[in-house]
Amino acid sequence: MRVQTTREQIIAAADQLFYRQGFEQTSFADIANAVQISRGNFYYHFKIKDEILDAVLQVRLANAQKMLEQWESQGKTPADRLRSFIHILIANRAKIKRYGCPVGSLSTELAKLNHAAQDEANKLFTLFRTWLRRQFTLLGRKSDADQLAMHLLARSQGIATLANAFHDEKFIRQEVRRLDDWLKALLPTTTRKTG
Amino acid sequence: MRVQTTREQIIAAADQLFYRQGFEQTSFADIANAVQISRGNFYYHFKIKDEILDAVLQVRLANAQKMLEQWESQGKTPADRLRSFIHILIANRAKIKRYGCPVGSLSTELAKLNHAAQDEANKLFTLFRTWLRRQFTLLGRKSDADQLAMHLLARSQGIATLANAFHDEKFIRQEVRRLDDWLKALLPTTTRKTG
DNA sequence: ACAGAAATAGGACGCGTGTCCTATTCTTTC
DNA sequence: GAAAGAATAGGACACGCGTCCTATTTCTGT
Repeated sequence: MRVQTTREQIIAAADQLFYRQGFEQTSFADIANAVQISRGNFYYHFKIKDEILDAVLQVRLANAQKMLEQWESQGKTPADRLRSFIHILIANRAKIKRYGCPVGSLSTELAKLNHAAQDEANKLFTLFRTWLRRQFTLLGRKSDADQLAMHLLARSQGIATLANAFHDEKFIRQEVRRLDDWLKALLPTTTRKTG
Repeated sequence: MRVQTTREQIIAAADQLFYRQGFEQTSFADIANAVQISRGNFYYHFKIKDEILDAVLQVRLANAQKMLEQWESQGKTPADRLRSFIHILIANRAKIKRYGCPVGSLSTELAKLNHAAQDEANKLFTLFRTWLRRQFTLLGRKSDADQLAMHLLARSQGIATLANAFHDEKFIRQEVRRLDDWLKALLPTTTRKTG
C-alpha cells in the first residue's frame, strides 16, 4: 500500500482547507496543524504561501484531467459524457451546499485578491470548457459548441453559488433536472428508425 | 445640495472596497484612507468590523429595494420587469467583468468565513428571489414561480462568475440573449387577437 | 461667549501572520 | 558504523491587523 509523503499530505490538507475556508483565510499554522507537523517542517517543503497554492492547483488540475479522461472512456455517446458532467452536481451536492464549487469559489477569491495565480486557477475552468466543447462538437453543434460549453459551465456555477447561499440541496436536484431536459432538447432528432 | 456625513462616506467607501477587494481583505486603514480620515475617527463611528459590514449590507438592501420598486412602477408588464432584472447584467457588465457579482461574491466569501452576517447578506438574494417570484406569478406561473425565480437568479450568478473568471464582457451579452429567448418562450401564448 | 457634546487625530497594545533561522533527529550510502 | 544529507522541530523576527485609549478640535444650544 502506497504511503503518502509529507509533501503529499500537506498538499491534500491544504486542498481541503482552501476549499472549506478559502485560500487567504487558511494559515500555515492551520495546514501544519491538520497534518500534525511543525511550522518549521512545513517551511522545509514550501517556502512561501504561493508555492503551496500552486501545488494544490496542479493536483486539482491533474485530478480533473483524470476525471475527464475517465468520463471520456466510459461514456459511449457525447450525451452520456455531458450527463456525467452535469451529475457531479448531484454527487457532490453535500459539499457544494456547505462550501460551494471548489473551482468557482477559488476563482472568485483570487480575482478579489488580484492574485498572481488567477490564471493558473482559471485553467481549471478552461480544462472543463475545452472538454465540454469537444462533446458538443461531437453532438453536431459545430458552430456553437463553445457557447454551449460556456453556458453549461455558467449554469453549474450559478447552481453551486445559490445552493451554497441558501443551504439547499433540493435546489441542486431541481436544476439538474432542468439541465437534463435542456440537454435532451439539444440532441439531434434522428429520423432514422431505432428499432 | 445634500452633503454626505462622514458616516455615510465611510459606508460608501467600504461598500466599494468590499466589492472590489472582498470583506476580509479590506482593512480599517484601507477605508479610513479612502475617506481621508484617521483611524481614530473611524473608530468613533464604527467600533468593530462587523458593524461596518452590517451598515454596508443595510445600504445595499435599501438600494436594491429602491431599484426593485422602480422597476415595478416603470415596467408595464411582468415580462418587462423581468427584462429589467436580466439587463442589469448588461448595464453592470464592466464591473461584473472586473469584480463579479456584488451579491454573489460577498455571499460566497462570508460562507467560507462562516461569518455571522451570512444570513443578513443572503437577504439580498431573498429580496430578489421574492420579487422575481411575484413577477412569474403575475405571468401565470403560479405553481413554479419560485423555481423560475431561483433558476433566473442562478443563471445570473453563473454568468457573473464566468465573466469575471474569463474577463469576458461578450459572454455576458451572449448569455443575456439566451435569457431573453428563454423568457420569451416562457410567456403565455395569447389565443386572443391583438389587432 | 461659553459650557458641553460631537467629531477628529494619532498613538499604543496584543495577537496572528508569513517568513526565516538554527539545532536536532532520522535515513541513506559507502 | 560513520559521514552526509534529508527531514523535522521550535523559536525569532517584523509587520499589519482589529481594537482601544486619550488628547485636541469643532460644532451646537443658550
